[in-house]
Amino acid sequence: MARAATYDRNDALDAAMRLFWTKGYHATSMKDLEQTLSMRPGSIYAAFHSKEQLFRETLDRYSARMEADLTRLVMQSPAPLKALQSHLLSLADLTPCDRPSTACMLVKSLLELPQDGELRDFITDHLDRVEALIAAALKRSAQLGELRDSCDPDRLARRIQTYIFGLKIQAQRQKDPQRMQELCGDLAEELGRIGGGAVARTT
Amino acid sequence: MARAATYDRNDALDAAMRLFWTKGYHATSMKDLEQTLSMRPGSIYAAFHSKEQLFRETLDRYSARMEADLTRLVMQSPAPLKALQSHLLSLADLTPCDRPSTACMLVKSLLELPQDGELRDFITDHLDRVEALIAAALKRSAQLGELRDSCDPDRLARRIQTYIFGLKIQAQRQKDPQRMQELCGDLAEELGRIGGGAVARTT
DNA sequence: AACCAACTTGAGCGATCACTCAACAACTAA
DNA sequence: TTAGTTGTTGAGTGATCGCTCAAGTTGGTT
Repeated sequence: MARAATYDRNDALDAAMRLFWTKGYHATSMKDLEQTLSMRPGSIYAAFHSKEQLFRETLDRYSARMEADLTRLVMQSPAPLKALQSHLLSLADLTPCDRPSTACMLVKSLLELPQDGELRDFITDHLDRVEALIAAALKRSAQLGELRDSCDPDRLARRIQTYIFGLKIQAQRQKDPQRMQELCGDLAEELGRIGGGAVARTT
Repeated sequence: MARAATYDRNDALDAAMRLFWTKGYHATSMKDLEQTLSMRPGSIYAAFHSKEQLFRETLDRYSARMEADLTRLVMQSPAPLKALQSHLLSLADLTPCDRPSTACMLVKSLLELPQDGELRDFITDHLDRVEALIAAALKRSAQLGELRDSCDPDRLARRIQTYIFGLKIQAQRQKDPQRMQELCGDLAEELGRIGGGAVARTT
């Protein structure tokens, strides 16, 4: 067995994820990681092989949590469409306090990385899975009779994801919380109008 | 008068803009710029002072053109709302061929740069101006009787900008052009439903 | 106690980063 | 022609980049 590792892999990955999430891949240096993880370069490379490999693991971690959160929110709800609506509404309350960035780490990375790289496919695959997850929730919503019959779940899922992308970017620049709430309310209401019957206005 | 500069400032700024737009600020090195601008480091620094200063000038250039395009599209149209709808539709045809990136350079930069930096404010100011431009177009639309009276132009402008943000990100990852057209069509149609009377489906 | 395997350490690798500056080149005005 | 001014050049600055590896530390096994 010999000597045991002094660091906790979960903690280290969490810290690295937060760092990459906030600063982005290029702007995060090994020096930054050494400080944040409280690990020396040798240990980092023994544990994670390379900066890029570590980055991939944090991306995996991020989207795994994202998918888990979304699943919990939406796949266990008796009204998936309503759950998605309230998710859109909740985007108004994103604060830089409880999370490293109001932006989606996958989108940030997508925009930062070169268009032809292999890492890019890695990210788009994750985004595809999130889209598929939303689509699955909408199909369940259709089975439950919540969703209008004429509604194509896959198509609506892409649309919802587009709303989320846009809202999370607006959250990066909007200083006025009320306007942000209006905006999220507008899109949540819109979602109700598209997918369901008459849904009460939330703002 | 002495010696005249051998480079064209406009050409140089254009080339630098394309480079920053595609690769992002951090991933663009002075070596890259030297090659693309066909200038030696000394000339670049004599002309633009620093990498960051050059970046700012390219950001100015980008948003000036963006605002000019938007103005031409929307402020000269007899039906600004319809013009905005067709603008949303046109986002389906964004190809990486004619432009460096399908993403908005301002949004890319917004996500890449640190949240507390001064460059950040520089970018959000530009985005504010674009939002104001859309709002102005909608106010004109209201005057022309095109826009539903109950519609708040400022609020709708934010919503349209959110759609554009989302769509341009989707354009980064969507490979299927038909799905992208569906998506843009959905949002364009929605814009008509919100702002105007009954507007024919475009897809 | 002796040994070994696993892990940590940090000095330091070559490469690249943004950037400088003294020497040189080109043009105008005197 | 000459002096003066401005632009160009590219070798080279110190700093930092991602990363390596020999030496040292730790703890279980024999």
